[in-house]
Amino acid sequence: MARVNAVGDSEHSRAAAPSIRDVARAAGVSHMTVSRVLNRHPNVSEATRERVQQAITDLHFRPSRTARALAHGSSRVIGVLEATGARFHGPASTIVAIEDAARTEGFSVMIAVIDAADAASEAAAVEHLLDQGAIGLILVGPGTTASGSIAEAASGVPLVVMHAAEGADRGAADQFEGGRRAARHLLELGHTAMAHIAGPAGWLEAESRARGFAAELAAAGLAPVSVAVGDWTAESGYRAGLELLAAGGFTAVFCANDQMALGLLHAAREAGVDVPAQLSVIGYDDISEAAHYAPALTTLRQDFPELGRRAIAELLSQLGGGPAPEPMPAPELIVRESTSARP
Amino acid sequence: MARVNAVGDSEHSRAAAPSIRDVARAAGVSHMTVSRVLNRHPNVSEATRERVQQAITDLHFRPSRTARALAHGSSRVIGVLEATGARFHGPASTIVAIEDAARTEGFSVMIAVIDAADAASEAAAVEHLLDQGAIGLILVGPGTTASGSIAEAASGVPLVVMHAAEGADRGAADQFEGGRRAARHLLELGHTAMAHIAGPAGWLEAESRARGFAAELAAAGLAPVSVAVGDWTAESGYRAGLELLAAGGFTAVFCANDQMALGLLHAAREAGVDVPAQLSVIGYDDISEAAHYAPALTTLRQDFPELGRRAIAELLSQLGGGPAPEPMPAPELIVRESTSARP
DNA sequence: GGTGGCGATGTTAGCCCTCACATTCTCGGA
DNA sequence: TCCGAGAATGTGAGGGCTAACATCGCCACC
Repeated sequence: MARVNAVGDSEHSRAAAPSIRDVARAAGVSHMTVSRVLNRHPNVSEATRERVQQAITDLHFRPSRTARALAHGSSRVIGVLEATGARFHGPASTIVAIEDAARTEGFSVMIAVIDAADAASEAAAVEHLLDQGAIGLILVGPGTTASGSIAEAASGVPLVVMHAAEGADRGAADQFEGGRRAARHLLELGHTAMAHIAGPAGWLEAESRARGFAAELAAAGLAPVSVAVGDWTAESGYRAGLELLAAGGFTAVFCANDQMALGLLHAAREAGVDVPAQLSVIGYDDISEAAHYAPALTTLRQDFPELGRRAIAELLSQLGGGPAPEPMPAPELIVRESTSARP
Repeated sequence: MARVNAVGDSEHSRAAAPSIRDVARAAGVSHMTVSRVLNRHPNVSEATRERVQQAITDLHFRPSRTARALAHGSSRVIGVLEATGARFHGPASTIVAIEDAARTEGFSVMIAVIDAADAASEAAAVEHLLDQGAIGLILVGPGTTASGSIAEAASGVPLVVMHAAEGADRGAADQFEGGRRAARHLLELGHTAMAHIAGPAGWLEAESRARGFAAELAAAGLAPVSVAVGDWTAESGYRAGLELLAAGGFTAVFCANDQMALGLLHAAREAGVDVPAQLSVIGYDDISEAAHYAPALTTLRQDFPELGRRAIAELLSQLGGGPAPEPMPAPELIVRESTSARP
């Protein structure tokens, strides 16, 4: 960390920023004409426009978004609620994509971190964002609780909940289908006894994945042998794995994300269980590290950046500014080394 | 992704938000008295204060930050420049900590993503943030280039560059010392021939780590056998590892982050090189997965949340609002299974 | 030559706050 | 009893911008 600019480090000794009126004076027109040039109003003569542009350049004029927002009544700020879990790769890249797409559309992104376990923290974050004049919110994180405190706190403002859909709702990733595909893959490999390490309660995607998995098994007349609950971290996967392995009785495990799968791999190694010879493991997300785990992880790929883009599209559509996004394609199965035919 | 609130979903049919004057009218005072209550001005009688508070509650009044910013001339918005690399765990958790600390201090955080390789993108992001009225910027990402386009674009505004310090500058993580410690550990294990997988050019921390590593070796009369350059991803570590291993001539490798170390582990496995028996590997960051790699990774721990907190402290101090933060403790060596005595 | 119409430009009034400067009220001391 | 200090409250003027309406030319047309 280093200080780079001192305050008032500027070229000129920080004169008050020029306003639209300064520009007007310099260009010899009224401030309104300047405003028109700024907003590309058609009825401005070419000569005038150029003169104003020149003055703008000369004075290093930069219109104040604040004033504009005040006059205009709307801020073009989008609030992103970032669950602490968002520090994981997937959500983090989603946010990157959201910002990118938002800026392209002329919006700004303000973030607020929420502790997904704490309704008060959620409400406070929403309040904070709304205080800033956010015109819409995107929640990256647990979706179940969103129907509760967040949606309530955000009443009156469009709210898009990501990672939380089911049945291909408006361009969302279909987590349910992802769970089914995991099961199908394992089924096709001949497994009949499978365990599941689920994501934490409260996360809609955790629940959808688990239900999709169970549904596909049910269709084959089966059910998960046992289900452990983790908190998305490798550590929790490791612990859940140790427990599961101690009990035994299955030949394959579906983990609700790649990190937990990594933890399970670790637990298996420690328990002397060979993956995939004795145990098949399948993850979810296809984070970029998954291909380098030992063994390389079979998983379901989610396109996080695309998810981010669609979140913005969805929000803009709600705001009345564009078409609703297409449904997302279902997560894609990436087969690597961690799954094999039933021993 | 799901739409949760429709526009105008609110309880009351979205009447224009009440203003300070509406509150004033309801409380039977002047708008200025309301303002004073809002700003905790001492000279307001208890009775009046309560009356106003009541009106505020009744009307669901929420002061407009926009108007306040305009009148006040300053926005309390902090801009965070997020390099695309920030989608990795470390930087992502730093940002989470930044937001948390900022909000506690009454600031808001606006983000803009930069493509670290592209000066134009950097300048655009800075412009964007400045347009929003950001009063200070924090750069999470490559620091070398910051002295260039970013610092230039941000002239006149305090800029804190994170992850970029050396010699314990103002509460920064000392990356140079981290590199030295990695070398020292390997040296103590008896290694004399070591390679390095560095982070990409342009990232100050990549350079600092590499130089710290080389400096410590130099003090022992040694030099790195070979240096490969990655881009922080596991994939790049894997490729660099393959190359390095093909050439050979070393018994230990220092990787500039944990992901690249994971890639190297993968490459070693493929090449039939046993870690740590034949090759010691040390990473950097201690991301939460590192303990679960195969083998568990020896690494240098960085306290990312603390880094985020100090970034805010540093910025506020530059803004004139607080004491400069203490220097960060040096990264801590975490010894796990991936390093052992020289074969 | 008068006039309607339209393009180019200007004027005024806010948006919702805060600041600087009144004004009013209250109370203690000479 | 009256004055002044200081607390409590109010008034007016912006801050930088946009929206709505007003004005001014100018040209075409009869």
